[in-house]
Amino acid sequence: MDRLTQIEVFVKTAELGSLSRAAEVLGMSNAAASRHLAALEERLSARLIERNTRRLWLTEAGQEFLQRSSAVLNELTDAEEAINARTLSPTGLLRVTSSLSFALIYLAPMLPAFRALYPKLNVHIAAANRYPDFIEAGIDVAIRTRLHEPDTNIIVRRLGRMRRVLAASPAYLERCGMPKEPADLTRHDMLVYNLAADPFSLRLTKGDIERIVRISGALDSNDGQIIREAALHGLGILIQPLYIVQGDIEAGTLVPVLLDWDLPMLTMNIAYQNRVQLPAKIRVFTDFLVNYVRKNSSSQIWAG
Amino acid sequence: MDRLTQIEVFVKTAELGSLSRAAEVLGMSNAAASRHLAALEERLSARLIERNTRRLWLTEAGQEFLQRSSAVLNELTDAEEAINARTLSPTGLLRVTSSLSFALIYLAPMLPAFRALYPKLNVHIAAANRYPDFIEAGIDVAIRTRLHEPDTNIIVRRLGRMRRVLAASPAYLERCGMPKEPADLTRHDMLVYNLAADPFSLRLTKGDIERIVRISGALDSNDGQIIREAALHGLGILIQPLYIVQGDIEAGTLVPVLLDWDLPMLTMNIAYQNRVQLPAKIRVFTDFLVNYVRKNSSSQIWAG
DNA sequence: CGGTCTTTTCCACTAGGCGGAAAAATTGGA
DNA sequence: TCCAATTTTTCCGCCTAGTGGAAAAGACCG
Repeated sequence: MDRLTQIEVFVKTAELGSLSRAAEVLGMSNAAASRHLAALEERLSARLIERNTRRLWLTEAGQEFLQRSSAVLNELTDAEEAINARTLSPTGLLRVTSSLSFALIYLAPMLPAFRALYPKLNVHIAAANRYPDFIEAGIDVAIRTRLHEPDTNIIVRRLGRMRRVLAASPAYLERCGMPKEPADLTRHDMLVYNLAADPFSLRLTKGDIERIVRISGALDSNDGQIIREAALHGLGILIQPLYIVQGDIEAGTLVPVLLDWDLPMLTMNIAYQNRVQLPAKIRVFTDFLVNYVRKNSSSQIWAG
Repeated sequence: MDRLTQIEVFVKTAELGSLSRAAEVLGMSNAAASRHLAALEERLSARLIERNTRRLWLTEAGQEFLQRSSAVLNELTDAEEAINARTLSPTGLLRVTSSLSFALIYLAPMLPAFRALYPKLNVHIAAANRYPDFIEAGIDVAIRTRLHEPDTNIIVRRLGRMRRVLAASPAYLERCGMPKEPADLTRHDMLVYNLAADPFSLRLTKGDIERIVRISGALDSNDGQIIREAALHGLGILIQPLYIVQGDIEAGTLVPVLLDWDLPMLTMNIAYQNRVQLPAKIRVFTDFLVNYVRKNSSSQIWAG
């Protein structure tokens, strides 16, 4: 027997002045209602409602318990509804990690619209370059180009594939010449993102032709913005996702090279912990991000 | 499944950091505890505790619900314990009705000691001469000389049998003479308590001799104190329970007559409503009164 | 890599709760 | 005063929900 049901029967009977009507409202038989009330009175060792077949009235103990237990029922209902509402309209804090570049170019511009939809949900973005220990770092969502190592507890969801580009400053190209073939890259200062898979081996294709070039890094870093800054200062030729440098290219401060050759795509993924009930905040954020990227993607930057 | 048990499992698990330990403390199997927690999470559509086989931690929803539901559990426990305590240490108001005489001579002197034992219980005494409608008048206990008419809802408990006495003022006796035989009473002014059974027919006995005398009432009333005041003013001979006039007799302001003749005893009863669980206040009051009368009874006034 | 420990799930069993109906009781109207 | 109507309580047979034990699954440490 559910103790809360016992109290509900008592409260409803006191309100309606009839066990039968309470039973009806609560969707149970008269017999069940009678038993629930009797069980409550036995548990409290007190008669809460004096009653005969014609009328009923609260005892003094019943009046006191009605006041206190009504309050308790209301508070519990509020608490349960509040928790339930969180599932439907998420609140609290969502901790996201991505590269600085992705944060600057995609997350930051996206957040105003996201926050307008979910004003009670705060988003904290940690710029980082490696997958975190989700639990230890308290991270809810990670956005990375690499795949997370196979893990039953982490779900990886593909965001999209991004094109990459080779580019250098005009000053560098004037000083060091424009590379005409992939093989020319071996004689150039290359700016390398060292967290990429096999970062010092470049594979370029043109139609059916494939060239694999081993490069040496005049500079390598785990941060795309550092790579970009180095390129802007004429330190060499960078290879990076187009989305990071498109603004520079449009501004003329970086010049793309070997444009007729294709570089391997970069797959961008969202990763989050596998949970029995995915918190609403993770669900709404990942759905929003996927939609945002889909809507704001040009075929220049994103492919399939 | 008891919903309160579900919450108790959740709260205890959060406190102890282990489902197994919560199960142990709450006296249930690990399987049962696991099911209770899962049922609560399903009911709220929210994960309250993230957990694996090594550790567990509260979600944000879980932290909020822990705070609120702990408070609710505490309040409910307080409420239930308060009601339970009432049964053991009664509080509130007890409504008693008795004759004015009985109230003045027995109840009022008794109350200080009773209240010392039960300081939280207030006693309200209504002087009245007839049995009330218990429910309508909100009366808990009635003390009366007459038997309540047979009623499954009213319990009648005997308090004791009281002696009665005939008495008049010295002035009246000097003026009208001292009655020597029961038959003499027909020529005297009698002061009659008209709520007695067959008040105008007196039955007196001396050993094996019985005399039945029909009297006429110079005055009759439903209040013993009025009868007593009339006697003190020389209006006639009264017949009343000895306890009412013993003080006057000892003071010499009333003189007993026909003392060698016995009058029928008066049975004093306590009546209260029959309830499935007798409220503690009725139980403690009636027990106290019975004991008080037993301890303060002289064989002059009370008999077996 | 295996052992230890915890959580979850499965399974067989049974205790408890159900609704319907009968019993008991109360009140009002004829 | 009696009977009908209505409510509360109790009984009974049925059924399912909840149980504990054990196995399965998983996590972490030595």
